[in-house]
Amino acid sequence: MSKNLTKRAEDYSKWYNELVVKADLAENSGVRGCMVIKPYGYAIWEKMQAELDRMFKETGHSNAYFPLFVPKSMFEAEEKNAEGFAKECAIVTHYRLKNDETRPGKLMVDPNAKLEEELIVRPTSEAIIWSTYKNWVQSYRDLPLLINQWANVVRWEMRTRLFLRTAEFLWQEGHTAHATKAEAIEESEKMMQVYADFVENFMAIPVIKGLKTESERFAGAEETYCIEALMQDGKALQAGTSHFLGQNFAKAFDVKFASKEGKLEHVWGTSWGVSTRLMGALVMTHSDDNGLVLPPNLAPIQVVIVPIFKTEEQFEAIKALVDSLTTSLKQLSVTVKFDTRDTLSPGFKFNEWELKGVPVRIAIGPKDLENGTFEVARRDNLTKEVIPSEGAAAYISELLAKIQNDLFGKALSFRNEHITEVNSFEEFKEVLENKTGFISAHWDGTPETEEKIKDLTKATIRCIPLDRKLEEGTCIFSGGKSVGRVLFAKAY
RNA sequence: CGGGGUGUAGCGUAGCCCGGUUAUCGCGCCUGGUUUGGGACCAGGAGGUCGCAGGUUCGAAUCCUGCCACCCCGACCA
Repeated sequence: MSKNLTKRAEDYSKWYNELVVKADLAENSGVRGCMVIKPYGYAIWEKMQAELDRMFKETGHSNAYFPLFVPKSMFEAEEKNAEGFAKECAIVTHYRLKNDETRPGKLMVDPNAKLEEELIVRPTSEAIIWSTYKNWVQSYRDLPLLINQWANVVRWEMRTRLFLRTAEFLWQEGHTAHATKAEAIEESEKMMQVYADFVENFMAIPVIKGLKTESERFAGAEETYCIEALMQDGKALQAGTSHFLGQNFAKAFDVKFASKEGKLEHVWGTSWGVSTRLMGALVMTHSDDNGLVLPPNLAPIQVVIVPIFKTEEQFEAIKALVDSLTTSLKQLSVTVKFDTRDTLSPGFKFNEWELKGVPVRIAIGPKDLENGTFEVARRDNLTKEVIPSEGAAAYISELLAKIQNDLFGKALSFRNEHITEVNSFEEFKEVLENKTGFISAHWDGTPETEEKIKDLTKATIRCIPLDRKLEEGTCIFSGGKSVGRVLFAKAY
């Protein structure tokens, strides 16, 4: 196994493969870029889901579920959205197979079972959800409609990348309808904030909140809010988006309501989503050459206990200690794993749990039995210390909080060190090539300049930060007027 | 769809240019024994349509043709 892991996404996929997913499908399937999420990886996703779900409900949202298949006519109703996704849709055209007469034991598509209308496998659910909302909204009293869906979607990307851009992925998509423009904007900003809180506090990944430029905006949206994170290799990753849809979908699907004043008006919409891509962000933000590093809040196992023993008596003595420690830890809501496998050496287990990113490891052996101590090792900075067994549970619980905090701090310093202000295009190219990371620069606000910079450097405008200083400046590329700096980066 | 590369055991690979005994090595797996505070050691063992199909040849993992899949770069991408 590679010990010389660099920080590129392709290399991280080695860890993905070992630990979290298996990306290969059946041979000759022709389906590329799908992933099998293994139990350990799925446990992380479940933790993310639970926390997000709690936050959504706290902000007044309910879960619902809509169909996987979207009739083509429904899909094309919102033209910009349909056009934006048209090139990456999987399409169902038939509903039956039959025996292939020419090849015994093989099946073929039954040409007589052609669907009258093709079904699109949802790449996103705006179309089917808004066509449903039409029947759910009549009066201002039906608003706001605040709904979230946990689902899988399929996007037939020309090129896939494990976790970051898979053909099928799991996500949540919120779809809301409001009586006023202001309320819808407020909702999209609120959900961006929810995402930022979740990613920063729960995943320990610092993000920059901002607005997408017109060319990076979601197809069919009036405004796209985003949170952008920086990976260890200096590339940016869009971690979540929240869209203000204006009345585009309401008009396309004819969703109208009677206002208090008795006027018939189109509703205002938002949609927002985060996906399993966040798990990629997790790996690429915190992991190191020894494997995964999981923040305590997301670790399926927060503490692993490795016993070191030679005799049955020693094991029994250790077990008694561990049982008591485990009970105390569980009372503090710490998840503990006691690794009792007797066919593996302690050294092997140490490495294995490090590979899996368990935040805290406790070793208990004869020395500790004698001295009344535990050896406690931190995954994040690989330090070890010996602590008295008395009061250990409380100590470890605090240590977990500290690790969570330190991980965020470390990622934040890295991110901040990789935001560079530049004032010329020469400088821009130099920083992009050598230092990498975000580049804060003046831009004239035109899609043309953005496009040219992208063509020349592959860097895109990741976002217009919400908290940016408004200051007069000159565009680094065109020399035109600028009202403030935007963030450029090469992105995944 | 363009450019480049790869395909040999569960994983990673040698061999291919220059055809020739039983296809190499490591990890993992199984059995027995000794081990166990940072990936243990010894001995034995199982495991292969050499991506698929066809061709050349006395003989093909190796040469030729076609196909398939995957990876990287591009195009593409909330």
